[in-house]
Amino acid sequence: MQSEFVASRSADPKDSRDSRESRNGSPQLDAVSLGIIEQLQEDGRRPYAAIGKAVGLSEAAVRQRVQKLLDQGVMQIVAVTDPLTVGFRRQAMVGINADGDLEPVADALTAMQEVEYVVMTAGSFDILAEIVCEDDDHLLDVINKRIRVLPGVRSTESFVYLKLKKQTYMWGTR
Amino acid sequence: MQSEFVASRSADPKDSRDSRESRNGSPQLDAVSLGIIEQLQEDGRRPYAAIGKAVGLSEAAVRQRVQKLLDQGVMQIVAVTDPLTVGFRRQAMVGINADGDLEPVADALTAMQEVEYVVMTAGSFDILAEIVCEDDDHLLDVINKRIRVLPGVRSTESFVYLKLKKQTYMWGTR
DNA sequence: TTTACATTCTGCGGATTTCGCAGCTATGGG
DNA sequence: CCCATAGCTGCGAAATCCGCAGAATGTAAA
Repeated sequence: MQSEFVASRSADPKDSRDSRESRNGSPQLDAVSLGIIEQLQEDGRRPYAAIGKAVGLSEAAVRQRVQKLLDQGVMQIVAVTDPLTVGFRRQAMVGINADGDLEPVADALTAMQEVEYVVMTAGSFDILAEIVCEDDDHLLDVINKRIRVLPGVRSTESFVYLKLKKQTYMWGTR
Repeated sequence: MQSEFVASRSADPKDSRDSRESRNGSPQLDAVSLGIIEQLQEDGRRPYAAIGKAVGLSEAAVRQRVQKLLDQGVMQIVAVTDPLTVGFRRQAMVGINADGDLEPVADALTAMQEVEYVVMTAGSFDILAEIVCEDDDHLLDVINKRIRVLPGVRSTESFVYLKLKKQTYMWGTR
């Protein structure tokens, strides 16, 4: 339950006077930290010394920066897998429309373990949620018995995945 | 350009007689490998010895299994970041409808660096693509000048992200 | 300018981890 | 039965990680 990770972190008051920050509360990253992230996006286990050589820093400095990036929640180093290989054969994106405040709906979705991804959007859906399930029955159950019954939910539309073509984790590498 | 990673790998003929395989060509994972993945989902840099202790294997055996999982493409160990923090302020999911064969369209999307995620779906969209951009201009440019002009593309519908609520990488941890 | 303080970097040992390899065991053909 | 393969263990050498002390650097107040 630890590697759950949300883009807009709530600005923690006690570190809000920390470093340079942009107006949304996110710490500003310099070119060196960006370089470190880039290295770790290629290989999450790359040794600190090798990273240091690439970005022009000592091993210890890289280590400190990486630790800080992890502590701040800017970056995570994790294993990512192919869901199909790990036994989840049905995935779907679900578009949701709801009445009133969307936060409770989004929070309820977030609490479901089958839901990998929740985002509030502008457009003809209020919320998009990605669901990873073991089989059709499981998927049907989640959509009909758990999502469509949430208070406020007016309608849903499902897009069952037929073939995943691309999935990268290369932000910042451009 | 290396940590791009596609769920349904094309069955490479030369390793198709490898190990146990399910009918979609994916190697079957036993409980021990699942346990290793789970450990690395919590912390991608966890030492092999610690993982071994958790799953009941020697350090060397864990190392061999991890290497194999990486080689097979079942798993990747990478840094994942919050796009907002790294300077990408506009994200959107784009639903696409197209005529004829969808593969060329999906391939063209896959080739774009702004596109993080491409999936072919059943439902009222043929393809869903997630786009990560620096600003509104950039986003507009990608959608209008690069996606909507692709041969075969009939229509698109965009869902601009307002707030990302959840994003996990915990497949297999349930 | 000077002083005080906080941040970040470097260098360096000691502890830990990784790495490569040889040997052992179990399984499945031929 | 014998051979080949896959997977595990143990172990020593090399590399890496880790904590810490001291040196730069930057900032803010006096």
